[in-house]
Amino acid sequence: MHFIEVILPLSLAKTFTYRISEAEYHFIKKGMRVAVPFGKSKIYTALVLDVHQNAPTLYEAKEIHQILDEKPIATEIQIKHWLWIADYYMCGIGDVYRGAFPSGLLLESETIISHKPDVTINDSELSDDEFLIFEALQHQSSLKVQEIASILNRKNILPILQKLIAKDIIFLEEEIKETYKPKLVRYVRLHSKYDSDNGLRELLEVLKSAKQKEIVLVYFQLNASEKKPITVKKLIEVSNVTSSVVKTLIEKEIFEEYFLQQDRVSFKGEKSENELKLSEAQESAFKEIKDSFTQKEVCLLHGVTSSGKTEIYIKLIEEYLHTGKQVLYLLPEIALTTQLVSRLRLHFGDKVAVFHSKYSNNERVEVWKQTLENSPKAQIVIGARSSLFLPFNDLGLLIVDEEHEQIFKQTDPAPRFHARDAAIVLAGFHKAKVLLGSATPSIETYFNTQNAKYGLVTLAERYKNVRLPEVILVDLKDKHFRKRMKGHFSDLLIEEIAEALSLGEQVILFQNRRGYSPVMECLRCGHVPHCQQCDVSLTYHKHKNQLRCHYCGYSIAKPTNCHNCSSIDMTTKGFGTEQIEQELATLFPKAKTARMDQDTTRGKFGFEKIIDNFKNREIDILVGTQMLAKGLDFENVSLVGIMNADNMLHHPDFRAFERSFQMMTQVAGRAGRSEKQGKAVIQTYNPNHNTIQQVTNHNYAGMYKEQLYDRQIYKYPPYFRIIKLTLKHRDYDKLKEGAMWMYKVLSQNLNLPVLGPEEPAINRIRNEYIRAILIKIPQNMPLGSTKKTIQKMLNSFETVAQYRAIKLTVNVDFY
DNA sequence: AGCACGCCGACT
DNA sequence: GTCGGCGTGCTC
Repeated sequence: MHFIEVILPLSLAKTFTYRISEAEYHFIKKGMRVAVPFGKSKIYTALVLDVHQNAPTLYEAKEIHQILDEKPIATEIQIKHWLWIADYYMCGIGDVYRGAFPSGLLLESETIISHKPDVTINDSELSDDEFLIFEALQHQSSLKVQEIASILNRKNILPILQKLIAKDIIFLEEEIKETYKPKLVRYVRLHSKYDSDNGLRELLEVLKSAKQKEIVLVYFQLNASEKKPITVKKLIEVSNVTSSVVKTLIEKEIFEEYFLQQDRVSFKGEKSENELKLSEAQESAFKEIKDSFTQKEVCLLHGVTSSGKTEIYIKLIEEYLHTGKQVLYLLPEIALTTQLVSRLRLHFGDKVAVFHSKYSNNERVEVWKQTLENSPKAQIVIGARSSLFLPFNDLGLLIVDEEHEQIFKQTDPAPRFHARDAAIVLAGFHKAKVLLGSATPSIETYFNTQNAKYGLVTLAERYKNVRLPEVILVDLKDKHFRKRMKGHFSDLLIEEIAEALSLGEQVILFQNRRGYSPVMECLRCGHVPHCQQCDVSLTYHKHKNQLRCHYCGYSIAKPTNCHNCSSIDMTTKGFGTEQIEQELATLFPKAKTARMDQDTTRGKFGFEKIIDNFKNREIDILVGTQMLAKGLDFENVSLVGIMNADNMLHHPDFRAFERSFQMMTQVAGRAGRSEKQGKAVIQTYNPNHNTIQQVTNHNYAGMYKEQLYDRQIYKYPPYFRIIKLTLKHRDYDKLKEGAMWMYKVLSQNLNLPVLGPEEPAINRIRNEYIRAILIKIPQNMPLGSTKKTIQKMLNSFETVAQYRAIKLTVNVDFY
């Protein structure tokens, strides 16, 4: 008896055993995909973890449906890495598998409904719904479950199908669809019977039609000049005839058509031969990094904004390419890839592959296969965090750019992994090196350089000796008191903007909130419109004249009078990007302004469009949210305005100060790229706040020291690891009880600080109430056994019938 | 995650 | 009485 151990792309922690034949036993390898039946009817794509001969004792193993690969499609290191992720981040291996594989490689079966041939029925035997299905099948030989559901306009159609099966009218089949389709390009060649020296002459005698003669002549010309296969497309283009002529010739057996597979993602363009020249500072940083790599696996490059970190990355990649190893370049966000990809392709040509979730399924499958085959086309992979799951087989270097970005941590769905940390583990498996880069490193990473775990290389000066921006603080309290405000702009900010505009320079304004205003309020009764499903006030979007919930997307038209007291005296409180943009229109009517936030960057190229327009100086003032803080390079920006620094500082989160520092420093860093020193105006009610002072003085070390002290006192990372449990349920009291039960069990069994169960600031989203429990684990305590205990407690929570319905998620290293 | 089974409320 | 809701358990 022969068996395989597989994982399924479902949120299940277990592996499953299937039976295979002896021949299959010799063929199947770890890392291949097999289609297996699971449950009553479904067929899933499983991944083979092991091939063995140990029959399960408690159940009869099912047979597999079919083998999907000729050779492994996932590597052993990759699977090892997945197992580490599942273990460390406390999720099922199925979650990792599902998150890692491009859906184009995960086939799933679909139920197909067909009618039995030659069935005669009389209508009275059928219910209305049954008859509708029967009738639909008269027109179409087969239907999908989805289609029937929409014909009947109801969800639960299976009982009806069952009745029809019982009446012997229909039958069901499971169809597995291969979703990946290679892109085929149509080529033509001369039919073999004319494949001689006299071919052309013979042909021209046979052919009567002028168009046909023409196309044959073009074919011979192309064949002679290009010496490579000729595509139908090219032939049509050059000969200027329609495809029907080609078709006729193929039918006449003069041409033969054939297809070749082509890569969808291919780079066409010139590679620049210019050798990269590093500045002196860059050159020495580069040497220091290489030096550090001889001692340590991980190195942090701490380079101030626009110190030219990318050039150093490129130089480093160059070195690794010579060794033939693969390089992975992780970026926090896809929006950033376009700029970088074109820069890298200038140096490395078609050796650069890109991978992220906005790529189509087929494109992702192709990059997957290229990486697996160690193809030169994927020697350098640039991608967002999901590219960490690609089947690398010989990684030499991993670069994590903008290492401090919180988006590297996936929050939903599982696996809730941190790409930077998972990258370091992956590098360990490959014996590869990791370079982390940031102008504002995360406290944890910097801590690791201070305790000598990671190397540290500092680039303190900006590229081409541009000076860091001058930060000017504006005390909003004082400005309001002295009536120096116009809307949300202080007189000083207005002056600075005016000056920049008059010099033809560009301005960036930062307000970390979208919409017009986050709160609407009735002046008579104080009523504030709230979301029906969430515990938040609705944000007013003036442009669409509606109130919208930023958590669930619920929206209503802007009310003309208060829903509570019918008063028409409604006002807004607080402000967002939309309001800033509107105020700009009155303050600077001649300036061209644009807004960059989630609302304006929807659509595939929304982001790029705005960035391009700004780069081309078609926009004078760009208003935006935190999107602006991501390492974007603008040549002509001399002024950055931070409209209100305070709402960031007052976030109820242990990272609020660290993040505020990072965000303000990064946004300010967009200013002053040319010879001139840029300016950053920060408007705040707390100009003396330590964090604001640290931003003003470009004092990263001060921020680090202060935050580190706080982290130690209040038991936070890097001194303590945090595991956050989130519990959700529609019933407030049930949730409260369940959370309390969980809290008690945990604190009794763990002998660790357990916090909670607290109600988060927003305690209801999409009609579900939320509670959170934090577990703090000292850095020096063994993590494995603690997690095991926690897992046990989670399991016992599941066995309590009254709490089982409460949804519980675990977030390890919660950010 | 699906999907079936089983128990309970709402309408013909 | 039946239909359909959702809570519960299981999948190799």
